[in-house]
Amino acid sequence: MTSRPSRPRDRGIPEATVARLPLYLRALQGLSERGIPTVSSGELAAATGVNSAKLRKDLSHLGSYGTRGVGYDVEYLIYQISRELGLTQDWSVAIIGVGNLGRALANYGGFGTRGFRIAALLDAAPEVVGRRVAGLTVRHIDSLEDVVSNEDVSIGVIATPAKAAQGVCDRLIAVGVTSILNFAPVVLNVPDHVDVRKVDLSIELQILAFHEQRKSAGRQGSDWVDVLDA
Amino acid sequence: MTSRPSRPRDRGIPEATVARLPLYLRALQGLSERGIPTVSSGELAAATGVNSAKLRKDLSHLGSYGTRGVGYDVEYLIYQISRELGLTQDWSVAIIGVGNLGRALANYGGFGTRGFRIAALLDAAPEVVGRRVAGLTVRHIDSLEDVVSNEDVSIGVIATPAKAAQGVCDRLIAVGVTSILNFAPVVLNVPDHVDVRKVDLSIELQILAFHEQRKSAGRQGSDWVDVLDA
DNA sequence: GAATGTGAATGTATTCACAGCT
DNA sequence: AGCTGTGAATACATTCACATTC
Repeated sequence: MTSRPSRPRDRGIPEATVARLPLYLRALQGLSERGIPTVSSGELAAATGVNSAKLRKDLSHLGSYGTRGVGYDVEYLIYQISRELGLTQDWSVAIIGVGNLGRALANYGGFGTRGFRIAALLDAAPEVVGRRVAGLTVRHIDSLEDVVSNEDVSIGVIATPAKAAQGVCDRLIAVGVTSILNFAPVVLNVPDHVDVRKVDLSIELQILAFHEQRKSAGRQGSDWVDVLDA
Repeated sequence: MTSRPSRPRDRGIPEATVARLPLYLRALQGLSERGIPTVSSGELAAATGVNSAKLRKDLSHLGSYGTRGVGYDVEYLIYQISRELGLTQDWSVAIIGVGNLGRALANYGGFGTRGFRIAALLDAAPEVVGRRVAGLTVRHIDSLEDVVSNEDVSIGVIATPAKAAQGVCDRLIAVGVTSILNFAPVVLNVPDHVDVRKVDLSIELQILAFHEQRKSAGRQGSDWVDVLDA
């Protein structure tokens, strides 16, 4: 359908592709720093650990930015991916919860590869509020609504204890935040128009444990379980 | 194939299922604490934000542990999922890199829901080595090989700067570690038998930015890009 | 009646393999 | 000759819908 001739790209990039674009971007930035002008799908695939056909298909969703027989222009591709990811503008981020993790996040210097700026740090604990962390003064959680409006925060990072997370999440959504990165080990309840991504240490460890167990259980590998069940 | 009558489960649980089991487990533990004895797929699905048919299919990969017309026994299911994930044994974890993030990880009290124990903290910086963090004395990275052997470490957590990550990774693998959780923003090169999972703040933010951009660009939504390209 | 477990249908992602451009 | 871009084939994952069991 829609056989319009110069239709450079399709809206609706597959989610799996979106998740890999930042990876390509980082690798390309490395190449750029080393002054390398062009790269083939094979090389970029090797640098990012993906299959080269997959990489080409991913890039083809953005448009036709390669040159057959040559490869991709590094700078041009950096620009195109950055634009697609929305990194040509700056996004303001608020970090809620300034415990160990919140501090670690705030101090994570190369905050993304630019494109993001920490607009505020918020916490509820009196002994933390007012402290300076990563060049910012920690503000009280009660000013969340003000901060989001005034600083035009579009991404909220939740680094609170599990119990506080849903409440913070609700408040963020109520003031119009629609993108949330959640480090608290809870499933957040949000309306459809809100995107939540979660980072969960214990889930990652458990997935690793699953595979580790498989590896160590290589011996007879099938029936000891039946015994337990019997 | 293999129509053996009482074959309780199939080895080879889909990866997508494995990634959700920890979620179910956490929700079940919550129910357990509240003294709730049984749960239906619908209830558990609601608590974890998944579709109930998906949940049932996931659980069916472990075996047939539900009761039609009733639901699942909470305690029994906790046990079965724990066992499947390998949480009935304890796994020793070494954290390499004791900067802000490493400290945050070390202090993350509920380290998983048990099943994991931090066996060692390692760092290269003289000003960190010897310090006590989260009840452990930080050891020098040179003792990595000793620590892994003596403490029987099976999971390595890399929380070093990007430059150091591949080197640390290689050393872990050389002493037999086959499960790695990587927080450094680099693609680690590892042999096939090693599992790596990565947690990458800037990738998560970029994925959110992509969707955020889509949401804010709702107006004409198709052709302004062509103008730029022309 | 209520809820599981699962074939069948659908949707999404990866990989192959090669036509087409430079 | 080399490498992209992409249909076709395959693999994986989700969802539907219902027969089966308690």
